[in-house]
Amino acid sequence: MSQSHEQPERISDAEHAVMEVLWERSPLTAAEVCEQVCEPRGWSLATVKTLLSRLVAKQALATEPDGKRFLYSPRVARDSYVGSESRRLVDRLFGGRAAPLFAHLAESDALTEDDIAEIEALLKELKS
Amino acid sequence: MSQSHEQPERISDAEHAVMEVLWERSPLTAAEVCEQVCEPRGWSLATVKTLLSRLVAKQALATEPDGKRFLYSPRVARDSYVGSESRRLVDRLFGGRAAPLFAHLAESDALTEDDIAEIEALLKELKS
DNA sequence: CTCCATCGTTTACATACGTAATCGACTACG
DNA sequence: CGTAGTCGATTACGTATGTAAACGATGGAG
Repeated sequence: MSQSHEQPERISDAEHAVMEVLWERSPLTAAEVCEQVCEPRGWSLATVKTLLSRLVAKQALATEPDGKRFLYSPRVARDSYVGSESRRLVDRLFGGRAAPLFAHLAESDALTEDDIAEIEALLKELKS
Repeated sequence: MSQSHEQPERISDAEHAVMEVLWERSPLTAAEVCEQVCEPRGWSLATVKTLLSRLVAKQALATEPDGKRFLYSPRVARDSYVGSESRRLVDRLFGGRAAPLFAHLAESDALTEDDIAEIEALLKELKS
């Protein structure tokens, strides 16, 4: 066979917060990431460092040395992460069908006017 | 003040599989639940027992004595679980907006012809 | 009445996750 | 040159989760 596919390891909730920062802007140092998340989540720099390490271990982040420290950047695209998470949910909860999800969101008023308009536009796209 | 809201405790992946069985049909005994999930997930009865206990602790299941054993039934509706999980995902990944989720599903071919038709119908409903 | 099958409960143990302190290396300042 | 600050790495520790064996009560078969 060959290089074993390494299907992307699962990213946890806390780790996800760190990824978001780096998807927004990268590469960044640990300290810079902390500047973005420590305040809102009430984390210490140490926590961010741990999460960064774990994400590197999970192959979700790449490091590039910059003098004495590292610069971190995403190695998986946000799109692909978001895609797989969405699919995971749709599979688990709706048997892989997207329509029931939509029905749910609609019923629970999770759809704004704008959402509806946008979705309509998307549908029109799809049919063309 | 009062009864503290007890916002529903988080149900794990394995636990969710058990819930699905009971949402499908209930009340059931532990053995009956096992009949439904042990084979496909490769679990032993012991595992199911543990999961059932944890779900009872989490207030997700109710028990009713039946002779020497218990009958288990869901105490939270599937709809409400599905709703909160969906919202969780939309919040985490799409800033609470549902439209981008659709864009994603659409792009990744996660939408079948049928899905599209159904969603169109739902949209029509919403606008009336 | 005795014993076995079966319950639910308790205990177990490895891995993951959240959160962080500590440590050894190195660099920049004095 | 020594020292204080900073870096990534290592270690820590509590809770959650996946998975299950062991235990004690008990009810039904003989």
